[in-house]
Amino acid sequence: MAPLHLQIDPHSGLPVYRQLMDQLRSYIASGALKAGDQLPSIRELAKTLAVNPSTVVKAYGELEHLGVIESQQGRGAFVAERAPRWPESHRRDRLAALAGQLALEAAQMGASEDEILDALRTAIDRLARSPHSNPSQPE
Amino acid sequence: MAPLHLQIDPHSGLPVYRQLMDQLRSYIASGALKAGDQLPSIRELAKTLAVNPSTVVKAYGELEHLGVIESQQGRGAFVAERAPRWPESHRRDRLAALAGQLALEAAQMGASEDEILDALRTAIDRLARSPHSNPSQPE
Amino acid sequence: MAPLHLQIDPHSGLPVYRQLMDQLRSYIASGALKAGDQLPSIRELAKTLAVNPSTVVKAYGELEHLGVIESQQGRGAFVAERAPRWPESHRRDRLAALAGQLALEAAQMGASEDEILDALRTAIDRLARSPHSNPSQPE
Amino acid sequence: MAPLHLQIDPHSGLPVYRQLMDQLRSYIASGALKAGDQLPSIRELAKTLAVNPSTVVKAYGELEHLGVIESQQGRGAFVAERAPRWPESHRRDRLAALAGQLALEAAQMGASEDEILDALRTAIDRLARSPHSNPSQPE
DNA sequence: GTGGTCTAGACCACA
DNA sequence: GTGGTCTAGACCACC
Repeated sequence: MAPLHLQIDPHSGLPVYRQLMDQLRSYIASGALKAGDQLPSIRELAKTLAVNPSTVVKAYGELEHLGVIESQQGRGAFVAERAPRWPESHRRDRLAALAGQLALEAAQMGASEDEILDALRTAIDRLARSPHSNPSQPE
Repeated sequence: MAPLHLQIDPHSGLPVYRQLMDQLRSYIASGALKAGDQLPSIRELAKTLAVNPSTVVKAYGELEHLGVIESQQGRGAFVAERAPRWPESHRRDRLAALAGQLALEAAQMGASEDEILDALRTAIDRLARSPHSNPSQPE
Repeated sequence: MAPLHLQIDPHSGLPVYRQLMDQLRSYIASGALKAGDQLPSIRELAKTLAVNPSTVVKAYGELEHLGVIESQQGRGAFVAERAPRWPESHRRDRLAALAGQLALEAAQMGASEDEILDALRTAIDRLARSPHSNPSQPE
Repeated sequence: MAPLHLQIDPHSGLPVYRQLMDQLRSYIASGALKAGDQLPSIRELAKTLAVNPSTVVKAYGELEHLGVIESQQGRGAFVAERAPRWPESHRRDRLAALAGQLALEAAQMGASEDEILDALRTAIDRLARSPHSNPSQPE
């Protein structure tokens, strides 16, 4: 298992458990963590990140609800074998919602369409390569 | 002043004040609300939307903090004369953060790069035409 | 809002948050709690049940994940407007699993088919009438 | 001794020792395993199922506690001669509890009374015929 | 007032 | 060792 360079920023305003979720999902999305891989134990992760174990428990629990990971009593937590199959409609809605949010803020900032699209292409590229960045500040 | 077809959805999970902010910013970004235009009064808006007046106060306050609107004691709130000049660095960061969030979720949903870019183009187009929609559900 | 005669048994072996969930779902299933009804506040419920607020938070959170209730910042928790629509396949699977568990234990106890079916009919009747019982001890 | 087609599913959410217990009880309830029959040794079972031996120890221990099997030092484990006599009251309680759980979940899924009873009849039939299935997923 | 997050601990169940 | 639950507090965000 790779070292998983996770890091949380307590001042970001985003809940810590959310930052954890985002970074782990990012690792999985990029392929750095593959189906069946074991995740760091709750206690270990809590210690290295200097957060409370309950916070990690919450992050893992939410990821399990999303179908991204699976926890097994006494064994550990693992990346789920099959990525959850979102209904096509839900996927389009969610995509449209996030894209709308991006478009709105960008327009408010006076960004051009090209500038926005470039930012997105960059983000997609970065995700495929260096999954341990922390891209989430949608709040 | 345009009729401002605002509407809030208490079930969306997004804070009400945030929905209000997003829609007003959307109107301004699209040009439907222009510099100097007067916004509805807090009491009036609270009544028509059936929300708590303090919620409107918070939304207006945040927008003023962002430099998007200006409140004048006893006269009301107005769209700011000059769109706030975001520092270039902050603008790029914010854009990258939102784009990263979109890219991450899309990747986990199994969406292709083209699919994501299409969603964004659609969102930009829609924003330019019907600014009073409510595209924001990033949570 | 009805008084909601909830009660938890710390010695039942079932997690407290699970007992809470079951009883609330039971109230909702029986119609004693209807769509849109407000649930007791987390703090209030925690006090009357003499459990930690976090435990109630967990119960409410799980119910929200199930789509049974909806929580709104600063307003409270409410019974969801639309009961979640389970996919037909999932519903059959879940029903078969629970029925199998019941059949297995009953067979082991030497219960006759009629005896088992009677128990089930009784349970269905009881559920429709007095929703504040505590039927859950599947562990 | 019959081949005992046991199989455990680490993803089911049910404790492994519980799955083992359920399947063995199922074999006994159906008559495939009769009083006095010898069970597989702990080491052998652990190896074929690829589980931790202590897990099998726990399953056998619980079954012995229930009076379903009997372990004899150095000789192995055997199906108990006399099926344990459950007190009538305990039996009714347990049956009612399981039936209540089934009724509750079914009601919330919108299943009709007939649908629930059909599921139960099917489960009873299936149990009588192919006892080595794994019907238990009450979690 | 409401729910949401987090900490610092404890004990239990499972492999 | 692992994850799961619970307590007794705290502070924040929202209405």
